[in-house]
Amino acid sequence: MTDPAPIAPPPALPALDSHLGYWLRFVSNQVSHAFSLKLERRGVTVAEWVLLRELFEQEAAIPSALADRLGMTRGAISKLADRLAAKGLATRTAAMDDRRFQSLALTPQGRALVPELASLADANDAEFFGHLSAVERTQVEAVMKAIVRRLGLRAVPVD
Amino acid sequence: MTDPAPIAPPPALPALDSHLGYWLRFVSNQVSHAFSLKLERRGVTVAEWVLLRELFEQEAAIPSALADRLGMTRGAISKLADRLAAKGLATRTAAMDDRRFQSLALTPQGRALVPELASLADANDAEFFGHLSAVERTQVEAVMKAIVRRLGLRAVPVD
DNA sequence: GAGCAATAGTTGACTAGGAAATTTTATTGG
DNA sequence: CCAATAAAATTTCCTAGTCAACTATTGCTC
Repeated sequence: MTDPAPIAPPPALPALDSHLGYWLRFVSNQVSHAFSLKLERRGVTVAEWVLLRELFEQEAAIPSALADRLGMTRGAISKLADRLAAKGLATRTAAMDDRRFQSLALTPQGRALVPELASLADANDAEFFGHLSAVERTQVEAVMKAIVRRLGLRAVPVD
Repeated sequence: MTDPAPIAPPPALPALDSHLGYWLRFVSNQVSHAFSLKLERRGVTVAEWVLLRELFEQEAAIPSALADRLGMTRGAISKLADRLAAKGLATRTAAMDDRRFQSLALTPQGRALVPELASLADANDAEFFGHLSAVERTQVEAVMKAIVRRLGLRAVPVD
C-alpha cells in the first residue's frame, strides 16, 4: 500500500526543549535581560558592569589581562575602556616602566557606583532564584560548577 | 585610634559567583558558543538555526509571528530571512489573499539541512550535559521550567 | 648597537541585532 | 467611494562586539 496521506508529515526531530541547554539559555537570557534593564536606568551596560566589578576588586588592571579574564578581545576592552572613561567611571594611565602597558582604574565615581550596581545584581538574582529552596539552589549550582570543572572552562561570562 | 593601614581595603562585595545567575550564564554561554562553532562549519549561525528549526516544524510561517515567538524584532527576522534566502535555505512568498503578509518556507535544501543541524545540537547538549545522572538532569530541568512558569516567561531563546 | 621579533593597545571594516521611521497593503468610518 | 487608520515588512541609523591590520614600545640576537 502507498501512503494514504498526500503530504508526508515532517519527520519527527528531537524536541528543542528536550535539551538541557535550551532551558539554561532560556532562563539565562531572561536573567541577563532583566538585569540589563536594571542597569540601563543607571546608564550602564552589562559588559560595563562586569568590567567595573573587576576593577573594583583589582584596584587597577591591565587591559589585555582583562580581555583574557573576561573572554573578550583586546579591541573590545579598548572600546569598553573608552566608554567608561567617557562616563567618568574609569581612567587609563600608561605604566611608567613599560609604556606598552596601560593601567585601568576606577575613578571615585566609578568606585562609588559599583556597590549600587551590585545591589541591583543581588536583587535580580533574588527575583529569579530567590524562591528556590536551599536544596534546589545548591544542587543547580553544584551541577553548573561540576560542568565548568569537568570541561576546564574559564573566563567570566560577559554577554 | 585611626586605621593603621594607609590604604583602606575595598569593602567586600557579594561575590559574583555567589549568584546562581552567574553560573547559569557561564555555562549557557559556553554551551551556546560551542554550538555556534559547530554550526559555523555548516555555514549557519545560531539564530539561523533557530529559525530553520521553527520553519521545519511549521511548514510555512509568517515573519511577524516568528518575531513574536522567537523574541526578536520584525526587523531582525527580515534580515535573517534575507540571509537564509541568500543561502538558498528558505524562500519568501507573498500571501495571495492579503499581500501585506509573507510566507516563509524552507527550500528542499533547507529542509534537508535541519536534521543534520539537529544532530549537532544533540551532540552539543550531550557534550555538556551527557555525563549528568538522570536525577541531576531532571532536577535542573525541573527548576528551570519552574522558573519559566512562575515568571510567565515566553519566547524561544535565540541569542 | 642595529635590526628583528614579540607584545600592548588602537583602529577600521564587518556582522548581528534593536528602535524607529518609512512603505505597502488592507480595512473601516463618514 | 474615499480618507483615515492600522498592520506587515523593510529600511535606516545606532550600538557593541569580532577580526585583522596597524602603531608603538620593548626585548633579544648577532
